[in-house]
Amino acid sequence: MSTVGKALSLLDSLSQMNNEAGLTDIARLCDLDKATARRLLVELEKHGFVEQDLETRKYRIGAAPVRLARIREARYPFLRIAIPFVRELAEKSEETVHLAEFSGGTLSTIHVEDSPRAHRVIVEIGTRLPFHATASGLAYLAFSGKKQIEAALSQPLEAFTENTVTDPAAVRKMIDETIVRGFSISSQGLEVGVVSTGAAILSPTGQPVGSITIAAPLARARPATLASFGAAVADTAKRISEKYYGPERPSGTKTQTKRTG
Amino acid sequence: MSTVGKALSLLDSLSQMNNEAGLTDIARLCDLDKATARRLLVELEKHGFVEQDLETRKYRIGAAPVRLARIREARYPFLRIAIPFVRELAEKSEETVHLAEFSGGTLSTIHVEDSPRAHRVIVEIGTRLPFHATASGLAYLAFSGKKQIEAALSQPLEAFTENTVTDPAAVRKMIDETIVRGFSISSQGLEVGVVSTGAAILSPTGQPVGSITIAAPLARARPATLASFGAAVADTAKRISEKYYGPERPSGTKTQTKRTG
DNA sequence: ACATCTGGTTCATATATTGAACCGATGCTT
DNA sequence: AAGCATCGGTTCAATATATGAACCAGATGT
Repeated sequence: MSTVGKALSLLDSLSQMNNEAGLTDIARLCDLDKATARRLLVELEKHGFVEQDLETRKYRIGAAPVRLARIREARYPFLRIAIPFVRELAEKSEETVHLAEFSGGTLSTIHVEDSPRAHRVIVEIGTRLPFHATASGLAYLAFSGKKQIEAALSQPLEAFTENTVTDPAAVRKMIDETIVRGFSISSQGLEVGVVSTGAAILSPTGQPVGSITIAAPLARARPATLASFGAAVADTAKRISEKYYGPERPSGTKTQTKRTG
Repeated sequence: MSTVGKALSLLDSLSQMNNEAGLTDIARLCDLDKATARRLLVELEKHGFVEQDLETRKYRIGAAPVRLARIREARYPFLRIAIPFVRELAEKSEETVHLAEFSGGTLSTIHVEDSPRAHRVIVEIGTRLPFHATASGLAYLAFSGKKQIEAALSQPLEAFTENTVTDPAAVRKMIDETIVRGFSISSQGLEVGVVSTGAAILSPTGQPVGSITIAAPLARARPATLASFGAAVADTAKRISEKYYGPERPSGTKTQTKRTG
């Protein structure tokens, strides 16, 4: 793997480590030598992508991504457009709703609106959403090309709970059902006691760019409720797409982007 | 320079190129071979840091930084805390106010609130703010260590306008005045017809982490106005710092970060 | 039809990356 | 308090990786 690949993977790992970690931990998690990890960290630090706390000597994500993100959002305001819809859906459903975006081969949460209820599902920003084990992932795959599905299902499917579907054929069936229904369902695929319904947000070319998902405690997930949630996420996903790619941003209407997953 | 350094510099350059550029332009601007630039871009793309438009073949900043930025903001909500103050100052002053953050050796704009007036200063998000030529930069330097000032003034100081102060001794004097006044003034240092007053946002250790600046058209920049703007930015900067590092986030109170400038 | 741009690729050469062993400091255990 | 196990960080010979001039093929403009 190229050095910059390692550096970017390191950054990615760091972002999933309680956002603060020591050199040894980082090296172990990224499967790098301590010396290598350090050189990469120093380099990333020079450019503001990581920061080191001088007291604890731990490393964390730096401020540089904030700048880049602001620049991107200024031109491709995915969050600005989508967040109001996520909020609306959270209010309407009274459950936690989260928004995910595909980038760098994985789907990750980029925004969460919490359920107003006391008993609710907590989703962390930055969480990776495995394709086979989450409603977000299934919805995403359902609208991806065959190649992408193939790629996602050809690697070993981790079991996160006892309910995680790890048989590729069974996952494929869930994807087919998602296509028919227009939304996906994942029951306790990633977390016990959580049922999610998700829908893909599509670009005008039909490529999925992300997903929106309602995550509810199992206790409240009655079939009729799930069906109404499903219809709501599917509708919301469509409205986000229309607003994001709509006439307000004609320049972006036809852009499509390479796949990297 | 290390390969990852080159990749990150490339990313940085790309962020300042109307956010969309072709391979040849990128290679030229980053002073890299076309082949090298391409390999770096491909690698960055794999991880979602850049995207290539399949129609135009141009490259732009990808979605990965958005994810990282969200993670950082969830823990270090600099923008969330600071933006309301920036907005308030923009309303009060009726001028364009921008917020900058130091990272990766440079100070860059991360948020802008426009003046409500028709004749106003436009500041782009992501703009680099040279230390010697901007109120933001001078304010930042004024509260930096001697080493940092030394480093900033030892390299050639570019003249952006006929008014840019490029004599290190003169800049040093401006810095001293800033310390006495509590805020900085830069008259047409970066852009003709623009006068700015800025103040540094300090961490509890006294280290500057960013700056807040009012940018006004020269026509409205009367001495008395500048003085009141100066007092206002200095006050606002202090309030941002207090809120950001205050009792609400005790864990961050004592953190300090290495300098990389 | 020609010239000159693109974006993208190749492969021998040169250069940057690697990692086991090492250091000094800190903290835990006996 | 002595010993042990960490930690973050460094060194340097061995090695894998990055580099770039020359090269396509296609698009655009003259």
